[in-house]
Amino acid sequence: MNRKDLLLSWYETLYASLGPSGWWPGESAFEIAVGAILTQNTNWTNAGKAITQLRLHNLLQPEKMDQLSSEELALFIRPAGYFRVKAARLKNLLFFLNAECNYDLSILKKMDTSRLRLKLLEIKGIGPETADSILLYALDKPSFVVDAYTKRILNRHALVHEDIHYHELRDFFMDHLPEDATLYNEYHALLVRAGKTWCAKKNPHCVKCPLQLYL
DNA sequence: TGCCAGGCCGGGT
DNA sequence: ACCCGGCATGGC
Repeated sequence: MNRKDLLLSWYETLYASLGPSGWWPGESAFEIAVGAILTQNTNWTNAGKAITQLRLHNLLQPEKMDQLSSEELALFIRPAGYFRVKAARLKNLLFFLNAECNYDLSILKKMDTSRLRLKLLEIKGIGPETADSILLYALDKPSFVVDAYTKRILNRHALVHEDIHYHELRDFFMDHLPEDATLYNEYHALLVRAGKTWCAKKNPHCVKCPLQLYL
């Protein structure tokens, strides 16, 4: 089987096994971008607690949040961990949003995807995964998100080398899948859920994994 | 109890 | 270019 067909059949298999993920539904683009930073190297339960605190204090609007100092903001997001660095990263994002679109994220949706991606990567604290998460989940743009689970699953199935770089793995998906934000959205979510279910670090054999080996 | 979670940055080699 | 320590909370 070629890579195109394999990636599509994997998608079908994961979807049949796990069902729809429904990631980040019914939320504002800004809230999703904030979540993308808060969940860096952090489980979503903790990031979600920080989001709840922000919502309780009406801070999930960029104009409001930007009125706080980094130190003040940090107090609201403690459950997310790394709260001081993440507060600084949120302020960096807000500085960008103010300068780029006057806090109006709908303007970002009209921008060219690859050009916007480069601008996001210039923000200190936003690396490739966070940038792609914002593009895909907040702005509905077809930018595939790669993460630790993605790499681990493909490596354990002998599809890629263990030390493959982020952009190589991203290209691997984007070169072999149709350019479709809805597909990328669900595919990444399924890979993360599959990783939690069958491909934990301490579970090297993936015994019950429904994906087939590609040798 | 120690290990891990949907990373990223900065400094050293 | 690669490697490593730092950043921090909460759940199991």
